[in-house]
Amino acid sequence: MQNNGNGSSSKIAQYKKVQNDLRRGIITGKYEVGDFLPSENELSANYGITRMTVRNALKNLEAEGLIQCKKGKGSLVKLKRKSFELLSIKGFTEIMRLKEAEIDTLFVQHPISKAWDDDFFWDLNPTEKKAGCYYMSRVRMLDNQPIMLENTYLPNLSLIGFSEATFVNNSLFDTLIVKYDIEMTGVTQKFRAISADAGLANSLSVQEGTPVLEITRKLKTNREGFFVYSFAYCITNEFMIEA
Amino acid sequence: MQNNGNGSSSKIAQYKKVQNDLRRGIITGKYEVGDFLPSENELSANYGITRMTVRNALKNLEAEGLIQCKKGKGSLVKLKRKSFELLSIKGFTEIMRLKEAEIDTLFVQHPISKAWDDDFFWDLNPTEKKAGCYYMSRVRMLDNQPIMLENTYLPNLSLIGFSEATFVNNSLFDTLIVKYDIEMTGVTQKFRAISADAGLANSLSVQEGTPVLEITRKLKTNREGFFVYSFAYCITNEFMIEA
DNA sequence: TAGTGGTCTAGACCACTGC
DNA sequence: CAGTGGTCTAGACCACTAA
Repeated sequence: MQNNGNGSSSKIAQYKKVQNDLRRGIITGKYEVGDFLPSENELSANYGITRMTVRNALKNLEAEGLIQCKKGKGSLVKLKRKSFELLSIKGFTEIMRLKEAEIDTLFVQHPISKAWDDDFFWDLNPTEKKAGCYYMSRVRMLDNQPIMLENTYLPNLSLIGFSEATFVNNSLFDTLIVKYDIEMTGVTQKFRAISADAGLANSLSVQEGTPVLEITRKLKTNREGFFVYSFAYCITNEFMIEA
Repeated sequence: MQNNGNGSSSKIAQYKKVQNDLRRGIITGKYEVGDFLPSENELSANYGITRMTVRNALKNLEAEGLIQCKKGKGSLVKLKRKSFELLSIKGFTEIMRLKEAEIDTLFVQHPISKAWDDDFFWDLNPTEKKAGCYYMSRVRMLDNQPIMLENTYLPNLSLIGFSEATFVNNSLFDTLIVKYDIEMTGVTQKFRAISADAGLANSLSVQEGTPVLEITRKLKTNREGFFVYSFAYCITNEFMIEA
């Protein structure tokens, strides 16, 4: 065989097969972060294909963020992380930065099932609208000092037992992916600086009129039409929010 | 010549030249959104290179989001900017949203060459530090009302003629990519809500003490070790900032 | 020096689009 | 049908890395 132009036997492109095999290997831990994948020559020999075809697979994996190809060395396994899954609190000084680990989350309102507010900020599709939502309210504390109030809404769609669920790693996102296979894939976020009104001032233990950072987010998921909505209010006197 | 393995004559890869040419053509309007680029066969004939080499350029442009390759048709110009290339101003109402096009940019300080401030917010690498920087200050206006003050710093590295350069499309990012082949590839951004001090209040025509959204950004580029730094201050009474 | 990824050639057959 | 992009081959030389 001197040429098959793909599609001769298996219908699926050969580079795609290599790509899928390697991706599966990375995610399942066959290749760990910091490892190098087999070299292009090895792969082309193993699969009985040209180096160019192997390279097609590798360049795609690099674009996915799973590996980094290094000239003269090899293809390094990286395993990307999505940056928008959390609002990270950054202190102004190194000392404050070290305190990140001590941030604590406190439920003001455990998840409850309810109807959507009539004046809900985001436009809802009919399916979401009809389903109603789960609502929860949490405060992030640092040294017993509240620094962020976050109100979260999820459509009540196939979230069986959500309100009773124990949070995995004390994290909404970890819970959604582990218990419901719902993964965040993108975000639209809007920012404002506002003055704390009486209610907000009380929740965050600051004076009325203090400038507060408002972050309004709509998170896209791997489930079509399923979005997570979040409204966060942050005191940024001593911290910045990385988003 | 049956093979040159690149680098024989010009030192810059041929696919890179094609890629830069096409990108420049798209951004400057030679190829408009909705147009098709010349076919792979045309390009390979015009440049005197293989179709595989042309394809390398096209796949990269597709990854950049500038084109979409369609089997049986051609390479469609899309010109989708990276979302972090601009801080988008969103009105609270549909009417305000329509006004987006009327946003105007006004230079408070045209690009000047200077040394970095001693207390510059971000850590600078030695190369940046030694090179000094270009600094500029711009105000975004809507209906003659200032809504955002943005101070931008770029390291003075291989930016020949930058301060005299006319901005392409009145855009810093378009200028960098068209004139210097510098493309933004990522961003780290931090947010705060602060009170307007006297200077800021004056620049933005608001009362002292008004809540102002501060956005501090470090933009990564395709040039190793070359970052663009931006400090933006936004009035968010009537608008939100999407970032 | 041997091995790796980066670039490139000069062909080929395929699936898809539009006339 | 001709033209397009998608996939693939079997080579090649290069720059870089590490022993």
